[in-house]
Amino acid sequence: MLLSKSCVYALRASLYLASKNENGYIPIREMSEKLDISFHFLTKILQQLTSEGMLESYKGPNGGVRLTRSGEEISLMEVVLAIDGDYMLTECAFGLPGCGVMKPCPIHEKWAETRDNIKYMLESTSLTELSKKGKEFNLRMTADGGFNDI
Amino acid sequence: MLLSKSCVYALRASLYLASKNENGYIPIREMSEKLDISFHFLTKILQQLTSEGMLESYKGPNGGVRLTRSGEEISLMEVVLAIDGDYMLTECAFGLPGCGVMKPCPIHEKWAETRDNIKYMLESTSLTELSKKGKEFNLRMTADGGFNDI
DNA sequence: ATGATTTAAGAGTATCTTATCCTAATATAC
DNA sequence: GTATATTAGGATAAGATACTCTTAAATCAT
Ligand code: FES
Ligand code: FES
Repeated sequence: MLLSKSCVYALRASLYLASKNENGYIPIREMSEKLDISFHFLTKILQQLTSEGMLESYKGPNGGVRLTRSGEEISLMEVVLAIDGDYMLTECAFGLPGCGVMKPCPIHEKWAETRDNIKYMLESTSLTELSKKGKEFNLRMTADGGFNDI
Repeated sequence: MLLSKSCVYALRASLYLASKNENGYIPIREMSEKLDISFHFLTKILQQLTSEGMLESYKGPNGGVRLTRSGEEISLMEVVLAIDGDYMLTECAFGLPGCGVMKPCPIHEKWAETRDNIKYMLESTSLTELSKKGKEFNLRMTADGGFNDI
């Protein structure tokens, strides 16, 4: 799989936050229920995003998490880097050490091109862009629910 | 990671076989040593390729495995499908069920494009193409060894 | 102050992937 | 036939990823 499951959960949750253009904090419990993701697991993942500075959190009643910047400024890449790291973008497709530094492997040229393509897609897509599209076409965020159910 | 480790081992081994344009069987032990892959693990992986019909095997002295068709006709995609299945090419990037069948998720459009790109790269690259390039430029197949060491 | 709500943090469990080991089964060479 | 080389296949272990549970800390409402 391209992205880890944790990373996908992080993306869906970030998208959820970006779609709420309120300024308040959103409880993780609410997100976990709407997005159908285990509450405790999601909590851990969002803690990572918080410690990376992408989210800020607040405890107690009316607490929760929110984006530190506008969803317009946050790319999917930022979320992926925070959770999965840059592994996908720097490692050799053959698993050999030092891609781009040492002598390339036979698949390097082709892989570098494909990788750039993936990279560009993640970098050029913002949370707001997906959120807008989701709202407009009522795209689904869960196994069966549409965007406007959340 | 895009491809599983098993799949990467399978690709490297297939490439090794394609680079030997002899008609005889190549022992797995030889491959495992040259490519620096655990013998027993590699054996299991190649058994899968054999049962998929991509390789044929022969037991006993002078036994081993060989490609059933010319390396020219075998694409990287074929190896990937045999080991990792079509998961990467059919599943939703958000992990939701029924990508392409049910209502799309917000990232579907972008992901489908990226996925097509990956697919095209794997389909349009043959074992022989990489093998030729590997020989010509002495590209590396192991952590430190060049193609012409194998 | 007390109790309710919510995130933080860490330990514990399950499941999947990767790797190792051992025993068969098959083929060759002598 | 006996010894040797080699793949086939199952059982098990180690490691990583995914998930669960419990307790602590912060904040608010009364
Ligand atoms: S060295 Fe293998 S992909 Fe770059
Ligand atoms: S439905 Fe999510 S990528 Fe196709």
